[in-house]
Amino acid sequence: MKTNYSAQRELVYDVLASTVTHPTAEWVWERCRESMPSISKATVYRNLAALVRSGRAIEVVGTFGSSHYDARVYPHNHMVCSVCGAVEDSFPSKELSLALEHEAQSRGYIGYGLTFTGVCEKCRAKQQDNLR
Amino acid sequence: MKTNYSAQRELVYDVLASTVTHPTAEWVWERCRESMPSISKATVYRNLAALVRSGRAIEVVGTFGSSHYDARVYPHNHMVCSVCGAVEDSFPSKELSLALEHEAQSRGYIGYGLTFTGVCEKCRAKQQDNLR
DNA sequence: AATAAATTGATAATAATTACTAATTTTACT
DNA sequence: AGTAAAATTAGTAATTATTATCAATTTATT
Repeated sequence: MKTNYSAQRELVYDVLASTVTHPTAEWVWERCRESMPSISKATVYRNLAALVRSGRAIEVVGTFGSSHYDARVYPHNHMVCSVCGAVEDSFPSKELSLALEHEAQSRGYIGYGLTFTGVCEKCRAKQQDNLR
Repeated sequence: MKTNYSAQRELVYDVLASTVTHPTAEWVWERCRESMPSISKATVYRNLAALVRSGRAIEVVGTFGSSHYDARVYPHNHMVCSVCGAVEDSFPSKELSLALEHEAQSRGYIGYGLTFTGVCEKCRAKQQDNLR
């Protein structure tokens, strides 16, 4: 068999795969510690990097001060809320999908990351509240 | 008059505007020091942030370990070489431009950053060399 | 079971960025 | 021009994110 496995790596993956929040390494570490208090921060960093290398996770492109990860490795985009900084998935229209694919193909690129900025639902609601 | 000016800010802008390399703060600092040896690294960081805030520069979206800046603020994309890490401008086809604009508009987003990965000309040439 | 290879926890080291502060520069207002 | 207020600076300390190191443990390969 050729699977390199460790309980820590699978835990890191499970934590990442079970959230929709595009967390940082720090956040993943906190969650991992709930079920495996002894897990080291370095191990979380190492395994997030390993998951990205092996294609089981991606790093979200953006202008963050720290890396954000995502276990959904099928093609999709992201939206960063300019108010609270939250990262959400953003699923492209067929039209955009095709245009992106075509651009990458025709130029011999390997891949791409597309991140929108906007205001998330939660922050939009709060803005409404403030106007009342 | 309402322009807040400082020689340092203009120098930071000039250095950024006169390169095509999408540099880091560190790189900009080195270049600035050539003509103004006393300029502080903190000042470069502060002014790059100020330029972004005021719309005279943008921060390139990506998965870098440090921020990369660009004084070309009109809509265009980037390509990061997966071999050497160099960042290049990538100008979208009309088709892609429109699809991106439409997606942002129709969803009420504010903006976006699109970064491709690929292999730059220089590294492609080197790969050729290695095959001979 | 024995050995080699990979991974871990703990922590030191490094890199990037921000915070702080007294001094200087710039602006706004006489 | 003169001066007080506001903004900005250089220098450096502090903070944050990430990587490197290494002995100990776990897993894979005979």
